Amino acid sequence: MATVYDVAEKAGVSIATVSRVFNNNTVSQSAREKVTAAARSLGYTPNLAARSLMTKRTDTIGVVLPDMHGEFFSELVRGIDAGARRLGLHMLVSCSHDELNEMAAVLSAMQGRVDGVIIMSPLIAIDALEPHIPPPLPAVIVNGSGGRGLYPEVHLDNRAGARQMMAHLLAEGRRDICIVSGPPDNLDAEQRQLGCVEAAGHSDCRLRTLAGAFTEASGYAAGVELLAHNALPDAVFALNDAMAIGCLCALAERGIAVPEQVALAGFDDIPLAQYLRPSLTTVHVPIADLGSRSLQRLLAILRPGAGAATASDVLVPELVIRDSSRRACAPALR
Amino acid sequence: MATVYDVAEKAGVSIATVSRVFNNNTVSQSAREKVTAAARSLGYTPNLAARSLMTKRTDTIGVVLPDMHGEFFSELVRGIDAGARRLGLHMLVSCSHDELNEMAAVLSAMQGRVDGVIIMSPLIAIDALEPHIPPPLPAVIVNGSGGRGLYPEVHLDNRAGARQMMAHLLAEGRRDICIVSGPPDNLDAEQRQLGCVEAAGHSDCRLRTLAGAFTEASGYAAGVELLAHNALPDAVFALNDAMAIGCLCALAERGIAVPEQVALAGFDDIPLAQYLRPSLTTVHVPIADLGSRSLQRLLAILRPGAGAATASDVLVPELVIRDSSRRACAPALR
DNA sequence: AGCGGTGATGTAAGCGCTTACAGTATACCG
DNA sequence: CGGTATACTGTAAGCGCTTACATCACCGCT
Repeated sequence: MATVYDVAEKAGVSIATVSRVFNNNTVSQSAREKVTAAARSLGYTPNLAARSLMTKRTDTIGVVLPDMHGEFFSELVRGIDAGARRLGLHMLVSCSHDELNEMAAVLSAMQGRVDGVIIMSPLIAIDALEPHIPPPLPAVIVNGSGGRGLYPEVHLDNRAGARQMMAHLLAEGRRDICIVSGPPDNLDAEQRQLGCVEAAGHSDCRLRTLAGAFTEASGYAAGVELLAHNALPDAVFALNDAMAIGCLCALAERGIAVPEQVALAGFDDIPLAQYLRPSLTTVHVPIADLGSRSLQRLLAILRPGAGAATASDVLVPELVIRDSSRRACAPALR
Repeated sequence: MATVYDVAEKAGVSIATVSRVFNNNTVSQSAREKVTAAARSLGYTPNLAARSLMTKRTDTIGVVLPDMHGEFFSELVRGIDAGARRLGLHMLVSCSHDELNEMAAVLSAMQGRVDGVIIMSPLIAIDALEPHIPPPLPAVIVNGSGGRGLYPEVHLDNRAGARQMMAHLLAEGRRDICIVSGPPDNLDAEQRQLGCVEAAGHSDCRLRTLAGAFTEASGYAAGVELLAHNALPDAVFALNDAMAIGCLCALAERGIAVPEQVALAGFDDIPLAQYLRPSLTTVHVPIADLGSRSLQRLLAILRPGAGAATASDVLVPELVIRDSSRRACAPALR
């Protein structure tokens, strides 16, 4: 591989000039041309390790995810990637499997490879995590809880979303509502559940809960259980779409009409939701926004001053009413 | 940040010994302990840029994807990540938006940041791409076509999958089959279509094609068109699951019974497929395997000798028969 | 006692780059 | 024409690390 020395020699200038050309510093037009030509003919590319040794920057940001399963994470990464591209940043991605040790390992391995990290960890409480974030590493936390303000956080307002959905179901006259919950200790799940309880508290409805795990299979199981006990509620609110789909499947198999006999609602608004039969009422989560927003926050740390300060760190999801929860309306052909 | 010098001083040894401790070279037990203790107390972490400047390695591999949309890519990345973790490798991810210039930009930017790349590019023909891969960069190509053998390739046998599905539909007695195709120039789409045509050629069935784009919306549109012309086929084979779902939605809205009136089949076997009503017959694509297999190939280049040579680079998908294509059987309760 | 072998350690030379500093050439001023 | 601001350019130091080579202590052997 060619180095600055080779290029400098071929162009008849000093290595400093070569370096300046590649760093957009003041160089005469003629020198710039000579260097560019020499570099091209030698196939020269600056050695990034050497550069980063001098500059202390890597132009790379790390993304630590609990897992890579499902559309949620790909959307999040997409949101981050889109922003990163524009800024000339790269993206180092790792999964921690929601395991504290792995998380710590991933973070320490990222140390020195990235200028900062975006951490998503719905399962591990932040205060358990914080000691494992290498101190010099700028970090932003997405949808975590329990932080002590050491790191900026970006949140999705799960509670508000759940409250909206409950309000909708109640407005439709549903009074016996069954929630299919998320995995234990999962922050999103907890917050959504909390929102439900809050909303129910202000009303005269009956609320029960069935255990779920954010997977289609657990939603299916919940649906089966519902039917086994022969105590069909007015409405089922699965705390994410995957479970809603599983549940819908179980109900359909037993010939239960949705929404006529039971209303069904999900949370997330995955792209498929509108193509189910009946189309699924859900809460739209702006996932990619969550990603780009956290990138913005991180950038505000990395390049102080340069960034337009972010207004808010809480993204509010939006209720999307579709057929699965509508009270006895004509089966619209959309 | 502490350096080898700080650690060496504190431990009362030379920098070489410190370095050796962190590279698992021969060091006396006592020295190792002193160094480890000193490093811990100083919070020392080796500077990776400096290390990589010496070793010419980054312990990072690049992954270039056309886009991040949908479960396909997250699964692929998951497969790669899983393998990479075990080997102590990191993963730099970028999207090219299926655009040749972006692809070239991404690849040249990865130069020096990674030890090798895995490129997935169903839209861009490899021979157009090859000139843009920096020569010193080891690369493996996933599901591309038209390569001249310069780079190892890992393929999914789309044709075989499509043939299997056609054989199944024919065996079920379907004779008027409509294919919903993929986006133009998409390699996977082309191969699947080719498989269909091959299979149909050996039979007496009628085959027609409707344009699709691998999205739910395009599948829905195809379903609508099918009904508009009042010429319902025996079976619809959507070349991916997303379109099958869209199509199912359109059919259901118009009250067409699946599989009684029309059989429906997809391709990919996304996790949801089994939770649709009716559950979707499809072709199972081992996406994560595709990822880990390509990582294996890359590794065979990066660490010659160390790798168990890969048997084959062609992964064969597997037919998964579910309710949406079964001829008049009892509606099983699974 | 002397010798070669062995294993642990230190010394020092870079890896390829950026950048402070100094130097040179040119322009512009009074 | 001296002085000084301006615009480039070159020299050289050093970023933090790995590693070839030299050194040294120590062992068992003849």
